[in-house]
Amino acid sequence: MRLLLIEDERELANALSAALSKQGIVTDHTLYLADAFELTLQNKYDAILLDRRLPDGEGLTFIPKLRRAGVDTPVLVLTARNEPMERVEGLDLGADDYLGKPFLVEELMARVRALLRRPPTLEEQCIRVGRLHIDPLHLDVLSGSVPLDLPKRELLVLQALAKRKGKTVLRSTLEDAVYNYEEEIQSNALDAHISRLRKRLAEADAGVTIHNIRGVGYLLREE
Amino acid sequence: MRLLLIEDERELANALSAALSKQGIVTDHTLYLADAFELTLQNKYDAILLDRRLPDGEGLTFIPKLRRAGVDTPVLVLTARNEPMERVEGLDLGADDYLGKPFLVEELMARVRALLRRPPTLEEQCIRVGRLHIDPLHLDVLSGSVPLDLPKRELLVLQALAKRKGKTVLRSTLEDAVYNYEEEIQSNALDAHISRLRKRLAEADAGVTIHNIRGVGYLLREE
DNA sequence: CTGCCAAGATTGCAACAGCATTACGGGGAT
DNA sequence: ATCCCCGTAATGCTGTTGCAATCTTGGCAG
Repeated sequence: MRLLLIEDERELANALSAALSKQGIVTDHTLYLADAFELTLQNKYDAILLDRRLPDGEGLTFIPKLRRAGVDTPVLVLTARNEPMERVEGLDLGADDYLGKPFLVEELMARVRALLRRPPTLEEQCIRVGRLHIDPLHLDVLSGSVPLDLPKRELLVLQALAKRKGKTVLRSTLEDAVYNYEEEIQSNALDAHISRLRKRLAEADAGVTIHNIRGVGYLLREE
Repeated sequence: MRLLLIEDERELANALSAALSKQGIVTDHTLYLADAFELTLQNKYDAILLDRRLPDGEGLTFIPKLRRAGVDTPVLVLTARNEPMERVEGLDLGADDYLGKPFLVEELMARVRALLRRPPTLEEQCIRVGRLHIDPLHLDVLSGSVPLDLPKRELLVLQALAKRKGKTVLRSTLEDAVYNYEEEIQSNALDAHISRLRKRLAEADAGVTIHNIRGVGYLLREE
């Protein structure tokens, strides 16, 4: 569980981080909206705790910006500006909850828990070829319902082929998919991977075949 | 938009219904939890507004009953019982929000709108793998019916793995789950945690194994 | 039809990066 | 004062992977 805390009172921030840490929650802390934005793009937070008065602006402006960037992490506004109409303002700008300072850590925790019970739904897309189910985001491959534990390189090859199933993938494209710029290969390493992958797919009865097109590349086909 | 209002003060209920009606919101109203339960089964509400002190009991008891019946409708508790710890109690019983009386109708509306923006589905609060029961929100881990108390970091690792049981979790994802960006690690601390966690899981006969995928990450499997 | 050659397939092997385990000690909590 | 957590580092281990040697296949020309 990981939160982003955007708060300019250092003492409060430290106290909160400590309290949350005891509850098994990892907290990143920043004072600046600009930093916060970068952090949300780099990490995946379960929720965001947001102060309003910040050195580089009104915290509430952060929420629409976040939403426009396609981030739908729950946001809990945490502020001394706690008049009813200020709360309305915050909520209508997209906040999911609004808690006035001072507050009990227990209440904060309970409200965070309430938010976490309704996590943003992300549908994980899954490529299907033959009996294979491939989750490219998470590097998982099932054959039927049996998990295949593929080594990294073979996995990358299979992924690259599956992403364009039925269509030819250039040899050079495959190489790019498996090796980054620093790792150059001076041999038939790719062929070796293809071969080993073929064997594994056959053993696992995956219902797919890797075809070769001379001088061009490879393609993945259902049997 | 259709709400269920469970409230015993008639004047308040009428005033609210009228106000909501002006916003184009249809409101069903009842005083009794028993009636409310029937109504939720017969109709599909967008949200439920719930008082605590009701003629036939404590309103909060209604929420677990609802959830057990498989109803995920957001619940907003609306009550004069507005001490912080009372709010915690309500939220932890499954309420999605908690608003003390007296309140502005505008704020109620804003909070309802906020609820409606969230996903209508609730997440399982308990993850089960092998003989393990993990409640990530309350830091409980049971192996069978024996409580395991794991050190914080090991718990975080286990949580991260269990949340995606059977699927690969990238090493970097695990690191993110355990350390914030200030706590950088310069060693194999994560490996050490994995190793200790494995030992503990084996001793506790947890019925799960932590697998490694070289160069990629780890995953949790039932035995 | 046949022969030749280049591209691909396969596989053993050795090297090494990545992992597992464990002991140690500092530091925080009880 | 004691206990335990946890980061560190040393040690040993192992699976993956790049390489190369060898065999197979396919395409093309004569």
